[in-house]
Amino acid sequence: MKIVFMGTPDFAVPSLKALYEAGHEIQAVFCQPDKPKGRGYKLVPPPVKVFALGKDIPYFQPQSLKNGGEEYIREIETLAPDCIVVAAYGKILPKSVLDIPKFGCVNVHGSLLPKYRGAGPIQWAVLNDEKTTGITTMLMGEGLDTGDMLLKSETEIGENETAAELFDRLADMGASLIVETLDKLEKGEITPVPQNEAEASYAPMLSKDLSPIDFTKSAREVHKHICGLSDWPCASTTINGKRIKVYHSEIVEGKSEKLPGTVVNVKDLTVACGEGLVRFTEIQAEGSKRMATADYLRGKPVAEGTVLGK
RNA sequence: CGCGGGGUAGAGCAGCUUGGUAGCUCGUCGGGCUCAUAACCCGGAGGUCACAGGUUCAAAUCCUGUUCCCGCAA
Repeated sequence: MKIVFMGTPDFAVPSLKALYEAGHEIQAVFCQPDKPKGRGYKLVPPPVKVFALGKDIPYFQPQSLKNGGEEYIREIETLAPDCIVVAAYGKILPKSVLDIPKFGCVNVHGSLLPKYRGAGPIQWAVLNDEKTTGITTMLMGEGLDTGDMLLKSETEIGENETAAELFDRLADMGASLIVETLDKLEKGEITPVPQNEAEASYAPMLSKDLSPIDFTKSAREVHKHICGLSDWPCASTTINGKRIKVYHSEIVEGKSEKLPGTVVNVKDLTVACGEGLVRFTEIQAEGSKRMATADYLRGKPVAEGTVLGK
């Protein structure tokens, strides 16, 4: 098939790569403009663009397809793709674009729709302690992730799995599923299924406001909070007033009557929660790199009775 | 040139202000204690102090440049 691919971050790359390697003709790639990121505001090209550059695929980076994007839309009309595949593109497509391809616009979404529509489906599935999640491919409509569903693929969320780890797995699952979806779509073997609006939920993009850990919650909630925010924006707390990020944790058997946030084991940073105990296993101090908690404690031991977050 | 922290033994850190003997916690190797141990005791190996220049009798330490890593902010 002739395909125009729209996507921006790491999540989209495996899908693009899989389509490319499956023999589809990638006519062009659309992604967000390069953005100043990191220290020094260096202009960073999105991962999808990097891939396109490596394969000599033409790429476009419109600010918008709605206002002032008319020339891009004409470009797509000229290419006349059989299908437009969208994976975490980050922009709304106007109806004039949706109507171009004969097989429509197919979106790869990181949840089992209609649950977790929106920009942060993977993280919220972890945050909410879901047992399973998955990938859904769907025909795009004008609403946000509301289109008719094509195929689904389900997977379990590991007890200690972080959003970042799940992200990588789902990106690969999405890659397989989009190839299968296009294959069956072309053969007419898929019947699109409308989403049940009553079961729909929305998963907004995460923000740093969510970072601070609330130790008055249960150990399980704290643990999932840490997993869901790793590795961005990352759960955080403070040790003796200094901020640390927590990348990995695990729930510890037992309980403590101590004030929530109290370190009950200074050898491995086991912390009392509102109910139960949580142990940090990988953290990062300000100005330092990410490391195993045991490594951190060798250089910066924590005193008995220290309360985190104070 | 957005603001800031950092690079010292295999790991994590202190030492730098006020230049002069390379230090701590852990790991590792050997020995001891023990029914036993991730516990405890004794001993050993292991470091061009990121790189390059400069100042000095003498630089991990002071000055300049380079490079890599990280936090904030976007």
